[in-house]
Amino acid sequence: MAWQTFPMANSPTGESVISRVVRLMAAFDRQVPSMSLSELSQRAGLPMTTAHRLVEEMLKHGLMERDADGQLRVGVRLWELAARGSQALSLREIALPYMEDVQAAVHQYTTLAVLDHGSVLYLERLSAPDSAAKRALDAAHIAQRAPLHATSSGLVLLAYSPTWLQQEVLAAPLEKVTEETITDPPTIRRHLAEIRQRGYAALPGIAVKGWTGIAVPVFSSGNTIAAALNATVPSGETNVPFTVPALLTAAHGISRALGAGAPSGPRRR
Amino acid sequence: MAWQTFPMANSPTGESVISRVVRLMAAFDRQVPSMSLSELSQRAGLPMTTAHRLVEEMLKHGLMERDADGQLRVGVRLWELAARGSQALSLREIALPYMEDVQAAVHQYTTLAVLDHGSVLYLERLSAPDSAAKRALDAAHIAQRAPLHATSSGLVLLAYSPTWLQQEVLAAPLEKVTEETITDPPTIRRHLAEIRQRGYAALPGIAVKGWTGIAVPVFSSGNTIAAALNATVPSGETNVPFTVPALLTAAHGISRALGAGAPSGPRRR
DNA sequence: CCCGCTTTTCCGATGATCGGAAAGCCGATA
DNA sequence: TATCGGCTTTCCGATCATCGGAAAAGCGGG
Repeated sequence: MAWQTFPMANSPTGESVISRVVRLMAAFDRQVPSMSLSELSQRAGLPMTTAHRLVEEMLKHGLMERDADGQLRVGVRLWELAARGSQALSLREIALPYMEDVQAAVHQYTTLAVLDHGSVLYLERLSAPDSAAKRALDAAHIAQRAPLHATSSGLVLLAYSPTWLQQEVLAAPLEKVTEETITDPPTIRRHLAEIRQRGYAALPGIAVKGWTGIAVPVFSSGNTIAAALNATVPSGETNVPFTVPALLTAAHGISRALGAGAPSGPRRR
Repeated sequence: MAWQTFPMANSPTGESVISRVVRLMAAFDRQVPSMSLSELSQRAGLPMTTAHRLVEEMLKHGLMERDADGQLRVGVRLWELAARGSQALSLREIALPYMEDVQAAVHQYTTLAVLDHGSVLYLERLSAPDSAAKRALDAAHIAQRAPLHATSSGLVLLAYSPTWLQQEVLAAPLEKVTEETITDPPTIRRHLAEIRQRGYAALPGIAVKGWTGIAVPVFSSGNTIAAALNATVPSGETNVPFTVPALLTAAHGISRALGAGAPSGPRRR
């Protein structure tokens, strides 16, 4: 999780090129997808000259691009490289049709997320047709992260993770995202047990006030947890019992497609 | 397009770290998503020691990962960085609901592609329920590239591109992907004109024998071409006239969502 | 025309990078 | 158990890419 933040400024020397490049790329996000060189150098904490040289090189390889205004953006080539190799993305590709099935049955936000480096990482999201939800649930964007303890997906992922990981997560300070966010480790443990027993999580308001996250586990070969499939519905309505079977069905389909069920998955490659 | 191939082997010195890193990442693809260090060093054309050092550093930043067997893969963190910033990906996100609409109407492979560095790059693909197509059309995978002249999407992208780009593409040698692939520049020019006039492309067998690609343009603000929306149907059937309006409707919706229509798009950011 | 801003070029010093050599490690084979 | 072969990791001296300050070159806007 070390690279999650921009900890130190530029060390005058003693830092690898790779970490500088990562800092440059991490300077971009959904809010600020393009910027000038000087802004980039500031946000990345690199001297102008260094930023200039590295950016120039990255442009040459398509890792960055200039848009019409000459502003810098992350290049498609980078996405191409990342998407071609990543297993998470092939998971997404397999899951997508099943997600559409869910979407067709329950007309709500549907997301697919994995556990990576101690947080929830959203791989895919299908949006509800109605736009009220659109505003409220803007948190769960694709390629966005969220804390494990404050999302239904996170709790499901945690519930089926090895004990050492659970302990590690619960030992760290837990942020209160909303009023309802559960931050008490023993209570969370109880919830995790309940999730494992029931096979799904349904928790009102822990991530977004007024909305209930419902999530179920997706397993891969070896029956290890691979992802969480989630739908988010307005709290208070009685659609939780309606949504859960839809998610379970889809999740089961995805798990089967991933080769779950076999006692220990076949070695890939 | 220089980075498209692995041209030269390792130059004993005089090559930037960035280009080495790109070579390492480019060594992975859909067929070989994970490999050992020694295999990686070979495929990337780097000395073992150098590969070892760089990989170690990349692992630290999450750009690569080790799977259960200790094999190396591309890390999700890389995808996260790429997806957060890339404009192409936000285009994908906007287009997805419309693609689902198309998918619901015509039950065929539906893809979204952009023109990048002289080739077609597929951003998204929704697969047809039937699995016959699945095998035949495995070419148009997500994050995969295809030549501009040998796909319906490519020809649409080319038709609405500036003339200098068309000339550049047509000047290069054009590969014959199938029997039907058109490789004669004047003929292609005629097709491009026809595409512009009709507003869509429908060409049988140029990419995959027995299948007809149908593609329409998607415009962004400033009415410049942003992407191509495509559906692929079995040749010979009479479903082309059925598919075209569905694609046009969806493409129009996406274009509107992207801010097309205004004479010159508002400056972003 | 001038001013403030961003971008680009220049260049000397320096330490990260390079990669050969060799040691470790591990599983397979005898 | 001993030997072998392949893969991985450590070590280390030479060197060259990298670093970043300084200054020049663009680029609007007033």
